[in-house]
Amino acid sequence: MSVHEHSHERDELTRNQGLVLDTLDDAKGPLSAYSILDRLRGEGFRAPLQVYRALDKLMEFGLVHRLESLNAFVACRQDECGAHGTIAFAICEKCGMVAEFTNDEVAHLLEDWARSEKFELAKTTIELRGLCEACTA
Amino acid sequence: MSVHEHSHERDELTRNQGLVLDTLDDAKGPLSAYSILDRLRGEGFRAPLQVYRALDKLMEFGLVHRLESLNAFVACRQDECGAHGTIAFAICEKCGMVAEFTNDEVAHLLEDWARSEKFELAKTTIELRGLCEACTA
DNA sequence: TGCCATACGTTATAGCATAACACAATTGAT
DNA sequence: ATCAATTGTGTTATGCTATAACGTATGGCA
Ligand SMILES: [Zn+2]
Ligand SMILES: [Zn+2]
Ligand SMILES: [Zn+2]
Ligand SMILES: [Zn+2]
Repeated sequence: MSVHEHSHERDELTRNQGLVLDTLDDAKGPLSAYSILDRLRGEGFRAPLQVYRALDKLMEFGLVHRLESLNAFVACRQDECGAHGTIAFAICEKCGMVAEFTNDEVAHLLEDWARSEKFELAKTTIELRGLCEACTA
Repeated sequence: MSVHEHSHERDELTRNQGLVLDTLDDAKGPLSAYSILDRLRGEGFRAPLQVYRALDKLMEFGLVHRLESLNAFVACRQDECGAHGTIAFAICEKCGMVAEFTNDEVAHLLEDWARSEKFELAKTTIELRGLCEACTA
């Protein structure tokens, strides 16, 4: 169990949601929906939809994030994640490590751009690809 | 033909690359690889790889960008796109419009973060989802 | 001419995501 | 307690996205 000071506590989740979240919590890096499925076959999972439906809810609750550039998912590793509208990820292309961080200044600059263009901003995706410190050495 | 003050001129491209770029230039919004394929069947395209290989080169030349959150591709609509390492996109979820823009301040803030974490940054993805001005009215 | 690098064509396969239907469990009135 | 509405579930089938692995063709250049 990792830090989840989110609105939804662990025991408000359904069985499937809990299993999927546990799987992501236990994983060192991001997992695809299908690899989550494979890890949960022992628990009775049979079909991708069981995973996708749980993931949809977990993302809605802010407990899980989707990495667009990877078609994969990670458990949220941050407190107060929801307090900042915009989250960013750094993804190591060698070892798969993912760092989640926020930068309010970046968020504000993008919000300013949106305001100036009258673009009604719903969601912001920021993903940095590269090599983590361990992998550059 | 749109503005392409890039290193690779239109006539340095191979036939397949040219056809794919023309298709993206003509499109109003982003296109998936498969919809590009469908539009080029009349030109003799038969297989996804013909499209993906052309797209890979066009992205390498900076003439085309991939929208990660859409699994789709757009022709670059900016001069001097390559001069700024980091490009951002705003994508209207209703009409599909895509605006490409740069913001050096945002780019620098993210580079600063990477430097402070000793993360060797290779590529930055910034995608804003929401509603364009026309679609909010 | 022979070599190398790049592009191309084709078939097959792998990986990601959702539609549609039926059924069960939960909630929250009346 | 009963009913209706909502939410979660299981299952099958399907569609969309991307690449592997093979062979061939072409063009520049020693
Ligand atoms: Zn988070
Ligand atoms: Zn690494
Ligand atoms: Zn561009
Ligand atoms: Zn719009």
